[in-house]
Amino acid sequence: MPIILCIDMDAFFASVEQQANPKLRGKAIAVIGSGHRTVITTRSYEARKFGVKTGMNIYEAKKLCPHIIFVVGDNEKYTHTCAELQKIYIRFTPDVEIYSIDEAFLDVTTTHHLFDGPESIGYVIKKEIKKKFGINCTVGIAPNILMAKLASDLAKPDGLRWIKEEDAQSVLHSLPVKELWGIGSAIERRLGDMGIKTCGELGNAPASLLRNKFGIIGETLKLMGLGICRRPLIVREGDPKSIGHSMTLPRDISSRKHIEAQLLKLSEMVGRRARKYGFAGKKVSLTIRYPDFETFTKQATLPGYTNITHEIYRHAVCILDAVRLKDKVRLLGVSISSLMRDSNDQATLFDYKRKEKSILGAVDAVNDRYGDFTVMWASCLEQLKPPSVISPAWRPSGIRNVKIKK
DNA sequence: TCTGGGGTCCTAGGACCC
DNA sequence: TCTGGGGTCCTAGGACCC
Repeated sequence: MPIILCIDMDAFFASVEQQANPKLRGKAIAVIGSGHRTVITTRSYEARKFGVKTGMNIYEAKKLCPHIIFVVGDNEKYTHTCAELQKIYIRFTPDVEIYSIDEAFLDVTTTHHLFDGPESIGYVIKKEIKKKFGINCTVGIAPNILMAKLASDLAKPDGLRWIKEEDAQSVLHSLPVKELWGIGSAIERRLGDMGIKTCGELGNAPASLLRNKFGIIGETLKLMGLGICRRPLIVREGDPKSIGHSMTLPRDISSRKHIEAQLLKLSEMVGRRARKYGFAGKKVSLTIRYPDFETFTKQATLPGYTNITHEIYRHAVCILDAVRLKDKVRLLGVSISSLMRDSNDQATLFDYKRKEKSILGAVDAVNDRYGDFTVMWASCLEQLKPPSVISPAWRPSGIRNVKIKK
């Protein structure tokens, strides 16, 4: 029987900030992005007592908790800490999945006996993280990642819980289905319509009924209700499927010139990241959000692969041309997908010219050294710089380490 | 005084081809 | 008189995650 540990930092960004600035310790704080249209990314446990939630806008949070302190997130701090955490994990097993910036899975099936058992590993890791970074984490232990994650969710904060196989049924019996990793509000609602509210009921539901309602995931849902999960750890990160950036604008805009300038900026962010990690895409997508939050995405397939800023931009504008905007624009997004590796020996496959590539290389080098948008096209110069992006989806390294310097 | 940004996976319908 | 069937590619949108 496998033994999986789920290590989940408690209020990670907020804890890191409280550690970096002693004045914030013990206080209700929330980590946010920059700009007035930002939302709460993480809030300290002190702030949670007042009902402050992730995703809330700052005005709502302030209303619930008038003394809350907002801290603009600093992704460099978090990615650095995350990379350091990884060094601790691999001392106990080589099979580590860094699932997100604040969460990891460790498969200690074959190594736990070297360290006095899985619980002992959990306690050592907790102690070590507390000592080195001053932050708390919660450890879940179970035979698979679904249950390990559940164990850590149930033990939060600063806890450790081991759900053994024989205990799974009693834990799941009256647990709401929404608690399971992978069941969101839509599936919760649909299950509720069928009279299924708890994991116990889900596990007992006929597979045929679930298959009928949910198609291929029906069987998986039943297994989840039984605490069974066959997803293996993903130890080596695969190639990305898409690369994108989006931005809620400081103000809703309608002028074509402004929209295009933003699209150029986003295309540059996308192209630059793609070039940095050696990918090119065959599809370009444009996302638009109106002030009423209606959001849609349109995509176009290109004749060839590209990671050239101006080609991405040109296709984004092309898609825009086909849209009749019904209102001002609140958010714009550009992404590329259907990616392939852009290695030098494949260069002939790409429909761009060597000269253009070398110019972009020079621009990238300057921006890498002096910060994003040091060198930028004239039409962008009058525009605001993008807000500092803050997202728990970052990785400590690799393409998903989205670092946008201010 | 309003609601971020980074992703992945799945489904459904239409076009097109043989 | 009554409209194949399988496969691929493409687009849009929904659901979920941190």
